[in-house]
Amino acid sequence: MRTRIMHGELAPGTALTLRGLGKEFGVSMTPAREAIRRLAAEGALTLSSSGRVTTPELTSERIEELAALRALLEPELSSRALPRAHIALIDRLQAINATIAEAIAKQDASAYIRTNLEFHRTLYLRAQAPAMLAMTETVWLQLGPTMCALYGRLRRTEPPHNHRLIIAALRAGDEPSLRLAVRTDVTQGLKLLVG
Amino acid sequence: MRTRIMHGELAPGTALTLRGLGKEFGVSMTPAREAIRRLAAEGALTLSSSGRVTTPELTSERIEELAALRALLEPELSSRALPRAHIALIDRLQAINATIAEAIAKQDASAYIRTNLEFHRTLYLRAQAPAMLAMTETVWLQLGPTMCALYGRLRRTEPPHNHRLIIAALRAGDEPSLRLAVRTDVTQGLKLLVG
DNA sequence: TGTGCAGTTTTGTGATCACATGCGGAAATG
DNA sequence: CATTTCCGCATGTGATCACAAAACTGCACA
Repeated sequence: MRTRIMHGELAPGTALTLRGLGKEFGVSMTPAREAIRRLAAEGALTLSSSGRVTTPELTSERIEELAALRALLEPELSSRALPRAHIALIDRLQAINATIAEAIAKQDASAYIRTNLEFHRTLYLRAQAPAMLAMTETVWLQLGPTMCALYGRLRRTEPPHNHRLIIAALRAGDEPSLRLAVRTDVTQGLKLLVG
Repeated sequence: MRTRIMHGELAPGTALTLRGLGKEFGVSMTPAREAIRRLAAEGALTLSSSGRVTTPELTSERIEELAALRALLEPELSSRALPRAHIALIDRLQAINATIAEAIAKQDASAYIRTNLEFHRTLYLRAQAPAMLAMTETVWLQLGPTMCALYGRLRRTEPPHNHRLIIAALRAGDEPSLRLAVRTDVTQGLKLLVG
């Protein structure tokens, strides 16, 4: 439902109200509350004392920690996906990559983030590791609002170079390069944010 | 509230009912539902189609995946805790270790699991990495019921040898040994379960 | 003009209710 | 005796309400 909202189209620090969200989606307070609390349980929302709920404003240390988690999880996922990556998957990744280039050309931050995550998710789905993927998506969710805010600020122009490295490593079946490419893609993107 | 219940004193496959849980804890359906859904969001409970909720019965692959997650996250946490591990922490870990030995002697599976996790959590708290720790605890939560069931079956007699290795590595400030010890502690324990 | 206080409004929480759905048992039929 | 069907009940879902607490607004006073 509003996992969409969290995927990067909500500025950090935004205050959410149960009744407001309920009215926005045409439902009552109860389902809205439940959705909110689920997202809060995953760390995608911070509920302040007295239950007030906002999108989190992450500190630099928190961003670095989440980046470390991505750098830990995603190379592992890509490794597990590698033996199962056939040609159709690589083609699909390349198509997504083209869409990413479009989003960059249009300076559409939200579309960029969304498509970028789609690239990673498409690859990791092949890993057949649902728990690990779910955990990674939780990290993405937590980073969502700040990524939105920061990518909106800085004007990226470079095409997804790392993604091409990833595809090349997949083609070659080269696991170490793949892990390295994924790792640098993740850390480099987030280093821009915190720097 | 019933995070306690999940920490290893509920057999996998148990069916939970909202009204039952509400009556058990003296509250109405609404908070019970909310708690249930939060736990389900973390993967600690599976809600079947039509919302029926049970504790999950994990497949072997799922257990291996969760074990891989522990093997990925926990060495990292211990590494981060290492520079901050002063003598008081090590003493505390040793005290917890003694409690673990007691639990083993008494064949108290639930106490064993609880104290074992306390050992790890005490160490990882020093890592100052709340998101990573939260993620690790989510994994523990998902493993809770099956760990309960399987540890109840097999009669462990060996004292926590790996924990002593961990403490020794902490004392020596030896990071590679620490990572290895943590990793073997995690994987060995779970290899017993799935084997 | 800044600060403290009080009233009002907004917001979260928990309870209860009405409804839809799915599961279980019982009975009827082959 | 097995299988199928149907009815009833238990259960989850969403809505609404009453209450409490927190925040905001406006005003008065220093």
